[in-house]
Amino acid sequence: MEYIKLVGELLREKREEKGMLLRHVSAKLDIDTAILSKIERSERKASREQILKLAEVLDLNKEDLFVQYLSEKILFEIKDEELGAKALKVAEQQITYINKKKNER
Amino acid sequence: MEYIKLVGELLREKREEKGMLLRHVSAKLDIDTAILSKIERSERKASREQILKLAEVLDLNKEDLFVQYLSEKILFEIKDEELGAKALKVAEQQITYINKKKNER
DNA sequence: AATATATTTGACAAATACTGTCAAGTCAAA
DNA sequence: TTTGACTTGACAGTATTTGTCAAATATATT
Repeated sequence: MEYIKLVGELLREKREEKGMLLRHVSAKLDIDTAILSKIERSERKASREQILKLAEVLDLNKEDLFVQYLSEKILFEIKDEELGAKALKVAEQQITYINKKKNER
Repeated sequence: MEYIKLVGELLREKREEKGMLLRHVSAKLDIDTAILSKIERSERKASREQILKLAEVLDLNKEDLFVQYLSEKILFEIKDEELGAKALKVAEQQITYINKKKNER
């Protein structure tokens, strides 16, 4: 299993690659640099809107970034749980079932 | 894929099966009947502690109930998201990776 | 039908978590 | 040693959660 970067790491890498400063990017999101700094270091979670805006500003693939963002939210939910992996499997079965039902309609 | 009951449904079924009233069970949890009523109808989420206590009081398999409870929490997190199923798959890959690393230590 | 009991509902309060600002602090480069 | 970029933590405002209570509704029994 390969290592997958945290959203924050992706954001920082891409920002630096583009030679942008925290202040440049945070201005586009209309937030303080402090918050962006924390997001990049995974000290805070971005909001849905912030992630989508960040993808735009930094030319990151919106879908990929958002999927990784959602995944981290899920993992956060179960991070302290012994039974997290089991719960994930069950959730996947159930979402499959739910989506199947959606298609039937 | 078989239909899997909601935690609330399980709780209500088992409570009724045992001939207990909301008041009997809610007393054991030290909460108002109103809250238990809402939990059983999935209008509110139980806390981790409440779920574990409910398993005890109602003689439900603690692990099964808790896994189902966690699963619902996960699904709630992504319920409005187009990309939820994708995110779940990624989360599963990542938790596998994380747990593998844990075992290496 | 009238009463009694069980459950549901929604308004409210208190506690907790979230989101952002600001100013002071650290760190590295010039 | 000054400058600029980033980090840190205290703080305020807001939103969400968690529970209580009393009134409304539903279900049972007489």
